[in-house]
Amino acid sequence: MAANSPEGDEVERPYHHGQLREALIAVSLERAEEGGPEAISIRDAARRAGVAANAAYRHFEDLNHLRAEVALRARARLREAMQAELEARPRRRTEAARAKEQLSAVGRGYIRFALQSPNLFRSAWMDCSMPDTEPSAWSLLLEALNGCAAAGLIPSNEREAASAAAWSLVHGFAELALRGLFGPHDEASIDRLGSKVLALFLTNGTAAGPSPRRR
Amino acid sequence: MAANSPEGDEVERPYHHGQLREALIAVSLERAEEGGPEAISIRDAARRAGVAANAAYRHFEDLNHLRAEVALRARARLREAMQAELEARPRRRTEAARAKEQLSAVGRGYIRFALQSPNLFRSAWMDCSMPDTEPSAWSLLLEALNGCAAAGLIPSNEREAASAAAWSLVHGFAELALRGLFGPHDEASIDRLGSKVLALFLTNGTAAGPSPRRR
DNA sequence: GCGAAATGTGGACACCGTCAACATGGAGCT
DNA sequence: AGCTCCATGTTGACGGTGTCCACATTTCGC
Repeated sequence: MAANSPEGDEVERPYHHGQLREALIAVSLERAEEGGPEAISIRDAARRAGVAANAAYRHFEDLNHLRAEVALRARARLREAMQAELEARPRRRTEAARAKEQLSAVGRGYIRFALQSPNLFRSAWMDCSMPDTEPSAWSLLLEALNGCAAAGLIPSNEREAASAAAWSLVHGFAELALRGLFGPHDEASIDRLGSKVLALFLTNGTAAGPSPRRR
Repeated sequence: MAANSPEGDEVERPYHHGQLREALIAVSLERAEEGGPEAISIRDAARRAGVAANAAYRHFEDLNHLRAEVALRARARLREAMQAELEARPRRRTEAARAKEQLSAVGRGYIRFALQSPNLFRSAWMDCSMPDTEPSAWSLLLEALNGCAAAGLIPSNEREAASAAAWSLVHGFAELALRGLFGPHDEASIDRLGSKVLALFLTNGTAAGPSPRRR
């Protein structure tokens, strides 16, 4: 079997396979991207990796462990999308405005990713109960919230609730929009609605409400 | 086959079955309640209904149609839970306070149902793209929002955004809490966090923020 | 160099969704 | 009545899946 090198140079197909685990994950991620989380399959992944189905079991205890790993990668992609939005955000002068802009950018990134890569987004949150090891998508949100807190936009006694709220708002909006529950909107108008929702949260939700005792 | 009744009294198993469709749905709903949406299976449902697997295909085009129907029932249960919370809510004096209390009760009901019946909740929102026929869970939320709008708690030009926000907040919170993403809380403290989040939305989010500035 | 541990293979089993062909009984027409 | 038609239920089969087992091969530690 050594001789056959289909593409240009031989790709170092070593002894056993060498990178099977990563290959299986990568291939499954692609599959999830095309067909959603339920398209992930051990047999299919092994097939595409050019290996017998059961070889996968040397690297994953079972299908759920593969799925969990795929979910991890999907969440990493989510994070990248948010990061990108973060870097493209307009710069503000005051600390408060900057903090708001940061939070808003993070939320935008989250929502846009969900709408533009629905399959990946759904894959990112499939059942899997595997905690992220690297900094996750949420850490960007938490950073932004820290910024808001530092700028005095969030009363310290409501930190936890505010953070849960921001988190919930963004995630819930993404899920519901994805399912088309906000009615038949085109992409642009959903994006606008998302921005409005974020703005509403930012101007009223965290900013100076009637008057929390804080300065 | 008519004569032979193996178990005690004959259970009126008529000619064909008579209620197969409903039986399949009911049985699948139970299954979903125990094992989540992915536990639903045509063969299993048919088996439990005491009928050959393919009989189901006379009533459902395919598995997804069964699932959609189950999702419908799950959402009906959700609605019942919300309704119950609504009826148990404390009565307030002013219209504004009443409206807030109504919205809050609806949100509480939603979140509590998700936490107490996670499998049913997940089943309620599985992929299925089947619109509700009867008044859905959301209609309770919309009613509550109408109440808030009537009480002047929501500026009319932000109606749509406010409603999307309420919706998103509640749904997102339920999903994330279910996944344990708010950290290792016991049930009671999650419930408390949920109430805080709702309160935060109600006091700052919809209530008199400073007049929104158009740019 | 040799044995052990890691890795990949082949076959088998029990499920699953779904299709096609056949059986059965009730509803409705004459 | 008798008859047909159609909705419903049954049997059997096919290809797909996850997963277990026993076996083959390769690499690594000594």
